[in-house]
Amino acid sequence: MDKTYQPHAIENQWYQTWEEKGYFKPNGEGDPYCIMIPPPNVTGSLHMGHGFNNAVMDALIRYRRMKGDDTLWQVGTDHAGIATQMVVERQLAAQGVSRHDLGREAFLNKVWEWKEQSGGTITRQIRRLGSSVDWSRERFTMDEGLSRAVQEAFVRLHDDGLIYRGKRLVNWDPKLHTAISDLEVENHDEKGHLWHLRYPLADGATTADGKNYLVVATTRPETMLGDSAVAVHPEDERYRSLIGKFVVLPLVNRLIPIVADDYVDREFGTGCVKITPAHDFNDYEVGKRHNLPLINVLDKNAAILPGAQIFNVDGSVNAQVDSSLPTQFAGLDRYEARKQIIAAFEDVGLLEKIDDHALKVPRGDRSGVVVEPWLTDQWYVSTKPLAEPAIAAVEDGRIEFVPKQYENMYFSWMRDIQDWCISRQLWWGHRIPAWYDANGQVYVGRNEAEVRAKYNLAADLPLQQDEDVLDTWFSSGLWTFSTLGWPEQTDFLEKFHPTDVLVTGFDIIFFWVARMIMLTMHLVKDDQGQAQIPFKTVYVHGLVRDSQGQKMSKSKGNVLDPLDIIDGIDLETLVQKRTTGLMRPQDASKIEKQTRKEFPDGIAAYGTDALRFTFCSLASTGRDIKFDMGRVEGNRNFCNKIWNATRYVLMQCEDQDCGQDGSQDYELSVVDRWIISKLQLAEKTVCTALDTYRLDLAAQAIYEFVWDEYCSWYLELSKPLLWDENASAAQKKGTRRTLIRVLETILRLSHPLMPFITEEIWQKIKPLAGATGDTIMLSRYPQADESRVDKQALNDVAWLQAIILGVRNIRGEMKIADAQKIPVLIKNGSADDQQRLNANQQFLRKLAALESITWLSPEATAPMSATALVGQMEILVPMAGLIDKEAEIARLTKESARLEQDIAKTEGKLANAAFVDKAPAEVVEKERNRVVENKIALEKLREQIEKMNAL
RNA sequence: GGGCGGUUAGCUCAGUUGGUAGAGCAAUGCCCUUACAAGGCAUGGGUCACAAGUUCGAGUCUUGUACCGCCCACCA
Repeated sequence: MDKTYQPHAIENQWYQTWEEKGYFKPNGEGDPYCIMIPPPNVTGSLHMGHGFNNAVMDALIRYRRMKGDDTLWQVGTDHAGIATQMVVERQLAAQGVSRHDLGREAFLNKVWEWKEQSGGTITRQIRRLGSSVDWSRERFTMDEGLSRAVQEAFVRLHDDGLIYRGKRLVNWDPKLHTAISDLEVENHDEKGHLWHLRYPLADGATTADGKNYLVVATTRPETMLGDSAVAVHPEDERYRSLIGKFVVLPLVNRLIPIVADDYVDREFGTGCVKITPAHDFNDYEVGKRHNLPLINVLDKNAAILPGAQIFNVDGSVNAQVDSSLPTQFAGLDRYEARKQIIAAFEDVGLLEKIDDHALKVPRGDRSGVVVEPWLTDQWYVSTKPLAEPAIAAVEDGRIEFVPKQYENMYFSWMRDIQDWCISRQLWWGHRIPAWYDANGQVYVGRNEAEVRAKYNLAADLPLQQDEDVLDTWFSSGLWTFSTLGWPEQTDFLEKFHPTDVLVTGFDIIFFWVARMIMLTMHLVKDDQGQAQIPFKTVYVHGLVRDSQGQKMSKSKGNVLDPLDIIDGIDLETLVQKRTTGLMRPQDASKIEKQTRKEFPDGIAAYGTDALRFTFCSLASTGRDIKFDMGRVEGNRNFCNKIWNATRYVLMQCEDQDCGQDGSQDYELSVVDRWIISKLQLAEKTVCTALDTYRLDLAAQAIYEFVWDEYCSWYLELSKPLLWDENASAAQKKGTRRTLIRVLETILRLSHPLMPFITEEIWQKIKPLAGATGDTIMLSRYPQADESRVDKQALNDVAWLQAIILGVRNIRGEMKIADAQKIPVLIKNGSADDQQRLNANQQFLRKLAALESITWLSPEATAPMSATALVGQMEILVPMAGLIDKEAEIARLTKESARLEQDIAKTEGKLANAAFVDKAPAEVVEKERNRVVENKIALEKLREQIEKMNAL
């Protein structure tokens, strides 16, 4: 074996073997256990969040597989409508071509081409991460089967009255020219202005304070072209008399009414609000209440009336909306129009003032531009009826969130859910299965033929399919069952649905989790016709952030590719990777500087297992992860530790009798029984942690057991046993057997978190450990056996350790090199101590590097020594030539100060009558013993200090 | 404006039902000891954000405050 662990030498080979042999597939035996991968964007590449997500899922699935469950980890990718279309459009734009130049069909061919070309990146990455997904069942949201499921779901929901087409205000993205759902709008605080505009009163009316105009305050002055009213609060004394009167809309010179509506907040601004029903969600509602005009200019059949939409698809001012509109603004971009409209107000003396104002600006999450409320026909899912059972499923515990607090987030959103706009004016996606006749009558069905039959349409009636596609999340929402073959009643659907756990970040609870629950419960029924849930548990993990706690994003230039941590990357390549393809190329120099500072030597190659173990150990619930490269390095070292422990074990066991034949002629020493006991405890901790989704605790328990107990203590303790010429063959065999079998168990215990190194080593040692089977992947997961916990051995070794630590402390403080063997005297020991000493001398000699151990009778006089205490027993290291008097006094003084402090504290507690009265007897007893023991120890230390001083 | 989470060693984080605070990294000192210098041994370092309360006893439970972060919401 190499002297250090070389992950690259083994990872690819093992993954290939596993995959070829079909180990990832369900084997048809045991209880079904299923996890659905959150499908990544087929044309994207995996980031750290995916790496984390995959590490968690693979740990869970490998754990359950080894426990004997019939596991299915369903893999696949998402077509990611907007994101993918944007990428391809950007590529075309670089060649000066727009999608409209190509036309729909040619454009879609381009996207498919890109999908084919790019799709391998993701799947290659998933393989490199070691994820044990069933590749034979890989799906894509736009493949034939899933498209059929989408169609089926749409038609059924429509026929059930849960999908409808409606004309209403939607969030319009003027850059992407499509509607988006509420969730795709991000509201950010931005600095803006509040413009105070004067609207002259008509018919000579005046305000209470004698002005002949009203002042409206607005953050969006350019929308005034579409104003159809001014609203005041019904009980606002300042304006009460004006309700029902009119103002003249400046620049447009149209009369608009003053209406009363308690939507208006009297305290804010001037208490007068301009109402633009076609361009603001609130105003839309006000407009409906007051029958204010509101007409969509895109609707060719509609009359052009005041209040119509004043913007075009791209947010420029609509020239044709209304012949009364001043023509000088036509065609201007909305922000240019704003400037000119303000200037025009100023020209006519109607601009009262401009205040600075902080406001929430709604931006499209993909395009980043300010979205425009816009009136169009769109398809909607009626969510209220779907939400009800979906809420109940979480309330009654059929679906459980881990950690629990996310249920509140889910409830609060679901209880106030708005209808979901599912149509998108894109080309890449599932085309909506709806057809129109020349009169705009809509027919929904699985295909044109079905539509004609279903609605009794003449064969020659011209029908036109809806141009729009569905929101990507509509198909994602079917993921748990569409991938299993729905709408067919397949065996897989029968067996694996509902799935067991969904592992995901909190950022997509609304986008994905909530919608999956709603859609699944409506569309999928069990044998009794009851609604099926998509999954029993939702394990919600945090976001992976950079070392500064910043969200990772391409534009910040702080993204890390998990593969670069696995394979390593040099600085120049990393800089190049981070600075190419930026949305804002001007950020490049800043990103370069920052990257060079954070990774002056690039990133070392740490291997998959180190990365995965790090993800797991950072996976505590309910908080984000600040990714720390130091942890990866530490865990790479941990892999190396296991590797080298194996080298040692093999040196001891190879070509030796380790009981691999199952023979019983071996003896277990106290340390053998000790490590076996500790192993049971570790197994229990790890299993409990995995069962409760505490991968961090599982990782910690494994780390501590392997490094601190197995390596630091047991391997060292095994040396005096195996190297003892007087030890019997049975004893040596017992130790070799324990060495190799505990190691083999460690590998199985760690496999879900570190699949590669454990398989590699397991294959090397399995014959010696008497293990069988072709792969560790399918071997049995260790299970704690309480009957193998040997209390006596635990106590004996704790005693040993205390002595060794005492001597080492003297050694360390006195700077005695380990190479120098020292004599030790033992005084004041009990009969038990003496017996233990006799039985365990060899261990003490080796681990404390002792030259001799001498048992002193209580009467014997000892030479001047440095002292360590183990209970009543004194461990003495004679000072002659080794130890400096002052240093020893200092050491003893430090120790006694510590004891004094402890005694004072404990005595204070015991002096409190209330404590003695009310605390449980055993707690009081413990404190009493503590004082007694510490006092004896302190007394000894003081005597020792006195003796030193007398020298 | 509501709701949630966080605040523990220089850094990143654990801390189970209240019983004297732990790990990794970093630091310091000594060691190339025959598994491992990606290592060994030892050491230092924390009024658990602040305040009050409950309790014999609070990092842990209650209330409030501060700061940080997130989610939701119609204040033009």
